[in-house]
Amino acid sequence: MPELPEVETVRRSLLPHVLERRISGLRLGDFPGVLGSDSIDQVAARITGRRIAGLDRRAKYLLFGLDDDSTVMIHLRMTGQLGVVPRDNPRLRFEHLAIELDDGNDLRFADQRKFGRVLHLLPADVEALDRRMGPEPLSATFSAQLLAAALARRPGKLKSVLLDQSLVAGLGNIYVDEALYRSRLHPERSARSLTSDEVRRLHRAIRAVLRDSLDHRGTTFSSFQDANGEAGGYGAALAVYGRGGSGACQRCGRPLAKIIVGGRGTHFCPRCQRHG
DNA sequence: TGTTATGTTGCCAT
DNA sequence: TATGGCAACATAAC
Repeated sequence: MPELPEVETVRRSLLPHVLERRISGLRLGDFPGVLGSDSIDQVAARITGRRIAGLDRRAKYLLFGLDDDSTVMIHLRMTGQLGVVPRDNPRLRFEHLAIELDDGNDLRFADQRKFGRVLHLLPADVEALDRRMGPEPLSATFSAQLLAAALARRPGKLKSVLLDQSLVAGLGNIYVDEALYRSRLHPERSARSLTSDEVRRLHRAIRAVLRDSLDHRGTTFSSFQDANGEAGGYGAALAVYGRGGSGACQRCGRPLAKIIVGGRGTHFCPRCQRHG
């Protein structure tokens, strides 16, 4: 579930618990692959004793900046969760890693589906990550002109293109569907076919839906929670996501549809979001 | 009870 | 080089 608003919500809820804390140790659960190809000993040797000097988000990545300019990168993928709990709290279900902090608490990473990763990166790795991501959609650099130029370059369907993180960073299945509904654009439109007016509508819709969701601390569809275990409040505000087949369009009252686009479940209003 | 779907990304084949 | 499909995995719902 975690897309930009959810990852940013985790970052904000985590920040007061980890900032200026020193890492005093690491404990691995029963899935060593959470560290990628590194061993627990390798990672522990590199980060034990380091101070957490900052916590940033880039796209859907959380970046813990350490005081030697290296970075602990965490990606939650579909079902990853983070929390800060006292050291002697019992292991969580699906807990794969505990990062021990110098105040007696642990930063715990749990992930039901084992897709999420916790990697220790050097500055060059972080720069490479940054370079392959598109602009942050809520930043000033993400303009309608930039979006228009990016869409014009791509031959695919609008929905698939918007899910590509190298074009715009941070959108996932939920917010692409919501943004397309708000801008009244059909998900299977060719990305190259949009008029400049349509691109402007889409640009505004992307920013509006992300900001609205952030205001509600993200969407909890099934498993998402912030670092304090609290669910996001945006689910009730979703106009189309998860409503195709049963729900009705808020604009025209007709039934919403669900189709598959690029292998992803896609929710939209066939009447308000037309191909033309 | 089996089948299908699930929010993401990277790899593989085309 | 770019793009579409699928695997990675566990669970819930039908």
